[in-house]
Amino acid sequence: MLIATWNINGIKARIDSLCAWLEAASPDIACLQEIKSVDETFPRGPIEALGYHVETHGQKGFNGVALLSKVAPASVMRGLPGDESDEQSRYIEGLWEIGGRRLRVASIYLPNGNPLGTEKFPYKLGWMERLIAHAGWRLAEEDDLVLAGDYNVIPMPVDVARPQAWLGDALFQPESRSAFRRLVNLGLTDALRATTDAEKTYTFWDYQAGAWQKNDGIRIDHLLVSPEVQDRLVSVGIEKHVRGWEKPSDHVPVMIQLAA
DNA sequence: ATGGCTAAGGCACTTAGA
Repeated sequence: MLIATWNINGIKARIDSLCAWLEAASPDIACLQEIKSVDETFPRGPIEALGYHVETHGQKGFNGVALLSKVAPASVMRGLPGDESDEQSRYIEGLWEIGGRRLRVASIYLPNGNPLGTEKFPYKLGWMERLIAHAGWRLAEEDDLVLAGDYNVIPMPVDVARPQAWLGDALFQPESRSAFRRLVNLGLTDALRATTDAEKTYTFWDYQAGAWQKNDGIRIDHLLVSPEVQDRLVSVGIEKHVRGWEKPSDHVPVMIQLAA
């Protein structure tokens, strides 16, 4: 079983690339972020034509998440619990019943939090607290659990090409990294770091200043898995070649393979 | 101090991203 996450930075600008990648990589479940589309105008047709079920949680202009899957989910939850006043579309979670197992997969678009000194940074940290609380409840259920998405957190200095350039950025603040660590420490595993300690392993390269050409990247797209899933973890791949395609997203897909 | 590019909304530019 293959489960992937990809911040596609606009579904309408990326629909052809998405379909090409789906055909090539053939994930069983794909989590998308930054679809930048409302549900009504999400281009589901070409995706469904490839045999995928589509669940979206969009909003106008920015944000927005989606779940694509070869098997339809038994149920879907939209929005992260804990704040009824939060209107940003950043969380969608599906439950699949496959081969007698219950598998829950979330597509997460964690707030960026920049610039520091505005309300955006406390919004990010508050959102992370809500995610930690929700993940705790989900872990207690002891189903297979995958929390995948654009976390907008650089976990460690090894996860950034030029750490000094990010010291004043919300993605690399001690508070952001601490909250991410507390989430992992609930009992989750960062799938990539469970399989490699390789350096210069990134998932995002800025459009500007030749960041891609210089491999001046950061690792902010993560798949956090429960113990039940970690036991079946076979491999993790960063689909780096996709960044070299025409009109790329600034993020690339990350995909895990699970046994059986 | 300084975001060099890109997407979306909507038709000139602004907002947002990271």
